[in-house]
Amino acid sequence: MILKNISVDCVIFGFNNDKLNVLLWQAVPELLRKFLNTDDDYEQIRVLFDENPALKSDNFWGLIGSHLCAENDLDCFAKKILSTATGLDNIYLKQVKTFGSPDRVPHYRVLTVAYYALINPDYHDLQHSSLAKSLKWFEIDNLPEVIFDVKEIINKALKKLREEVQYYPVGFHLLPEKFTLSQLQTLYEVILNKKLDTRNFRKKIMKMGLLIDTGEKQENVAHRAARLYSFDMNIYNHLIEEGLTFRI
Amino acid sequence: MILKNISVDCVIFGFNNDKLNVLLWQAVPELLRKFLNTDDDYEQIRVLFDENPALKSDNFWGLIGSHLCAENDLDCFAKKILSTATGLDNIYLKQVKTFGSPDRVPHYRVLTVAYYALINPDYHDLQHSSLAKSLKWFEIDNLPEVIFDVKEIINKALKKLREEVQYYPVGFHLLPEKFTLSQLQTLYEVILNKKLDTRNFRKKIMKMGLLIDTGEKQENVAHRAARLYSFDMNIYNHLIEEGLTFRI
DNA sequence: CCAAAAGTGTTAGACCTACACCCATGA
DNA sequence: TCATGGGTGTAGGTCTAACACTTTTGG
Repeated sequence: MILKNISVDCVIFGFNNDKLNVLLWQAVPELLRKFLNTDDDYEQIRVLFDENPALKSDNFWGLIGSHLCAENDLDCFAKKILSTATGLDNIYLKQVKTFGSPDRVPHYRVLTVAYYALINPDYHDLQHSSLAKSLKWFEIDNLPEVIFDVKEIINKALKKLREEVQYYPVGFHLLPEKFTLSQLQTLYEVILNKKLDTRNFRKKIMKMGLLIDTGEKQENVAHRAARLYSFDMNIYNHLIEEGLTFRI
Repeated sequence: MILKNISVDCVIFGFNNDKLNVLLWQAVPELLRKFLNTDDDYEQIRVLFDENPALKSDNFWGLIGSHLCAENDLDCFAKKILSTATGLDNIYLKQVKTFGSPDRVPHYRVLTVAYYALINPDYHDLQHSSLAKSLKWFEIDNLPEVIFDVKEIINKALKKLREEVQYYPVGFHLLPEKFTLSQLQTLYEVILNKKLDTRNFRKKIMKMGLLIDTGEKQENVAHRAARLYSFDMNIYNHLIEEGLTFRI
């Protein structure tokens, strides 16, 4: 059984072409079926779609999400949505907020529990996703027409990301396994929407002690090749435990 | 109509006798009625209580809250709970998180949207509350037996309070209108659960420019009388707008 | 005059910001 | 050899942490 009054939506951020992107889709019941457990669930979803014509528009995009199945844990259901959408497990995922204005969705009352997730779209090819055909990346400051209060939800998630990224080294989730310091700096600049001083940025990052020099370098670049670093998950987990020690 | 799958609970913090306290109650349907809109709502609540014997125990305490009425905005409903419980409007109130394990409440599935609030119990006499007889303050590290996952919710709210208090001058909401710097320091020490250096604390606080010297002093104290300060709401609102400028 | 809390400054070290040039690479 | 981005150090100012004594008040 699905809970008609509760949906779970994921704001999936990606870092692509030096831009911060959000993954959206145009939901149809057949695809939502992949999040659900039973044929009954699917039947309920179809009824909801019939009740709410806004969901059927071709011109509006929405967050990837679904009504919650009664037997699923909230966090696990968000993970399930995410792994179904991206084909990836173990993605950084965090609850943002629950949205609950009475008129945010027409025709029936629904609260949306919003999560945000960070992935690297270059590294993780979404063609493997079973939803691939309905998914699309959009630049954060060039969003399409969206349904309901999706823009508000994205803005809130972005605000939360901006806060988190300053105190927790969260941004690493958006990069490939091996990356250059310039990529990392650009990522921070894009998320925070401001220029950072290269020398100071490097000092701060190196002081954290989170980076492992892989010994490798970029290849085939028309300039001095940059070192490639990877990211020490053990030290990261320690830092997360201890909390706010770090500030960009 | 009430939404059977959604409840809204408030973790109400108070600062009393130099301790951080939480306001709990033992809910009964007749009192919950005050949060609700219609007799039908009340009837539904009574059914839920009958279905769930845990709610009727005399030995367990719970957070002040209720199932959400379908026609009410989520934030407004939390405010309504709070003002009914305390008799006070314009209280600092913030969403913490939504709790959604499937087994957190026996017999039926319910997600709880938790809020936290800060009030000053010396200053605001809860005897005026229409729930007064069922309410009780408990010290944060001396909680009674609580129902369901209330302890987890309180801990999460406390963690959030600890984070917020370091970057936003939120703690002021817990003090009377006029207070001494020692009271403020004790409040921070209690919330953060660590000693602070008096001279450094005073420097930081004064640098914020949030305090107005009322010109008054304590009276009838067996030691040098301390100055009484009040708290400049205008500057506070500016600081909140601009965000993270301040760190204890 | 005693007990109890209020109130106050300085110093050393850490950290932050601002800033400009040489290096390595492929085309 | 040129264009491009990679990579580095320092100085001045600000912020932080650690620390001890005098003042005021009521009993």
